[in-house]
Amino acid sequence: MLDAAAERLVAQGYTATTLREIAADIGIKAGSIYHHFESKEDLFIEVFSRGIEVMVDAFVDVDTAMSGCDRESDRLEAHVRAHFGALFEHGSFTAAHVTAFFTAPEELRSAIVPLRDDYEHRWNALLADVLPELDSARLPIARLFLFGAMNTTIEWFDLSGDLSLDGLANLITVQFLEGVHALNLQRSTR
Amino acid sequence: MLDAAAERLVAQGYTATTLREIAADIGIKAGSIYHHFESKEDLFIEVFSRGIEVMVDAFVDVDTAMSGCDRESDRLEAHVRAHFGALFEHGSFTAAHVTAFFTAPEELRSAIVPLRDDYEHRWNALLADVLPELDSARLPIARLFLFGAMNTTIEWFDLSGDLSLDGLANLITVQFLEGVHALNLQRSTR
DNA sequence: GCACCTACCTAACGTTTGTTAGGTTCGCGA
DNA sequence: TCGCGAACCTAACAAACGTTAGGTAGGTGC
Repeated sequence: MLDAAAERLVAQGYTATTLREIAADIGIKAGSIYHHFESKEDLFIEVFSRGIEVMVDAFVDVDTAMSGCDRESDRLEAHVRAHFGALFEHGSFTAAHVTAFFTAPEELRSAIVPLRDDYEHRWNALLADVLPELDSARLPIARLFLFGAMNTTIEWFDLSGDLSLDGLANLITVQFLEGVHALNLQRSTR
Repeated sequence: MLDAAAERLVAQGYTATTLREIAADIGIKAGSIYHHFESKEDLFIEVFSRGIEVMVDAFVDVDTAMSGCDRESDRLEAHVRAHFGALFEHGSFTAAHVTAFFTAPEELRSAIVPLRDDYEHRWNALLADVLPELDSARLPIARLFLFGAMNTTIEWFDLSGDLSLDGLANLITVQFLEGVHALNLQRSTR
């Protein structure tokens, strides 16, 4: 049922997704949803929360698996790959979050924001590790550029195409890393 | 009236934006909208189209203004700046397009896609000029990364903050350009 | 066998939505 | 002065929405 809700969210956004559709998808009636959730808002809070959970879990997994890695660029690439994994390989929760979060009413969003912040802080810490020379004021901006590039891949990336998720992760990591390096070079030689 | 519709689109998405709200914003009644447009879909087709028009106009302006420029990186940065201008400085049409396009019904989207394609082709041609060494298969991907990073700035960039649009455009251009250069280096020395 | 709980259903409620038909007001051109 | 069209209004329509009250089937524990 949460899966069905997430898939509808990806395809249609918050307001256009009706409880009757979700119910029909799993073979029950709309009223029955209220036995499991108090409201539409409640149901989608759960969906969005799981979307972040999937991302955070993937992040933590990489953190422990890569604890002994000394090449920082490999660490970053592994995290990017994990983020893509959450987006494309672990159900529709994360995809739903990324595409539909801003179509949800504000009351719902404010209940989710703390969880989002947690994930963003992890990334800030990671980038501060990988790019110690980067100005701390520029760090969130660099992260937002990276997130923008990564998250919009759901709108165009084709899992069954020539390029794999590994390849995609490598492309964007190298491009991002060297781009930021060049940025520092430009500033310090100015 | 189109302005009001665009602003509502940015704030609420397609389905959550009602004709009664738009009408109230400009001081008329909902039924009166049908004197100007045949349907809700028709109205928003116009809004989305103008969103692309603004972008294309800005692009063309830069193209003519920069025709005598031999530094390719300056040309790219000017185009990036123009894209940000369309997003933040020329009404809400482009912002509405970027944020709400995917929340619109498919019939509406398919009417707009040709216009989108036109804008994307211009960018592909530009990037092929600026980055002649870039693999033509990688070119659309690089463009999509760039678009992703640029377009998601509406979700976080603060016009009244420390960073100006000029500064933002410079940051992302340098980062993108050097990132792609590094990508080619990596591939050719492998 | 009885009580109870979970999971679902039916049937409706009040509200809001896009949309329409018919009427009013106002200004411009002949 | 007359006619006409543009711009707007009122009032309602059918459909769809989230939500609720009350009822039913089946399984579990005692």
